[in-house]
Amino acid sequence: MPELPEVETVKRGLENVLKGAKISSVTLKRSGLRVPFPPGFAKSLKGRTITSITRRAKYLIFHLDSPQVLIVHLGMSGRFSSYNHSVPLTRHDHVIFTLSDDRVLIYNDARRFGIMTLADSESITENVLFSHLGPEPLEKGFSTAYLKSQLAKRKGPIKPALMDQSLVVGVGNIYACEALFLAGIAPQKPSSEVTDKAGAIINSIRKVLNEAIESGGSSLRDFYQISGETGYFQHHFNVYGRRGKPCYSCGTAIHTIKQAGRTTFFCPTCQK
DNA sequence: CCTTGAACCTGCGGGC
DNA sequence: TGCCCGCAGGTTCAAG
Repeated sequence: MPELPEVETVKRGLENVLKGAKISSVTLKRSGLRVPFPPGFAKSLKGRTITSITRRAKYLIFHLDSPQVLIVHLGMSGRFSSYNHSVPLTRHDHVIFTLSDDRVLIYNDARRFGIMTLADSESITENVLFSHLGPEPLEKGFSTAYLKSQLAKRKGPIKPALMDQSLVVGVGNIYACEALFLAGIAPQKPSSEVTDKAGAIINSIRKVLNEAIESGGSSLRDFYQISGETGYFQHHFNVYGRRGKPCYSCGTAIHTIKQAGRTTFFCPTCQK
């Protein structure tokens, strides 16, 4: 499910529901997701109050009234749902947070590519999950000068480069395709040959991400939308998922190629 | 150093 | 209807 806009949407939904909430118990239905839960995981969270929720890259960070933070990555299929009281569990419900007012937060993840772990809040930037991450795309550190210099030293094509979380975080397969369409750049183009388009690439990335956040954020109402699903499915894409369909701009059929193991969607006429 | 491919795991849709 | 294959929004690790 999640690239930056979906994670941001989930973050906002969770913050509405969970800010100030006290965790009375955590139930684990298995020993881990992509990696095992750390020792004492449930016990460390029990009795803690959630003071705020932030996002770094595609990670959610739950700040607690303790020296540790809860770090969550949704992987491909992770989702949260909240309820006002306990509910019957369903397939792939792996972690159940019961709050002190009897509300329940459930983490469900069919593919279990997600991560849930604890880290010291003091040293979070040195955490192995975060230490290699590049700048946030919506912040000023993602500048034209920075992107230009990064692209200049790369030999591979531009599209996989945009998905590299050490270059810039939060951009996944969908928004890499969409941003390149908007910028009019062919995904196969070598990174080092599009350095003069760095400004346009940045603007395109920011535009597709911001529009997606707005589309998700505008539908934050009840617990279903905490998963970000509604926002995601409401959103319309120019190229992603549209193989063979006519380009909205020129009518040419959208093509696909495989790059670094992922399907790239693009318009061969509009993107040069 | 940089880049690609496979692996992790389950569900779903298309083709036969 | 049912089975098999390919594919899916991510990350990491091994290997070229």
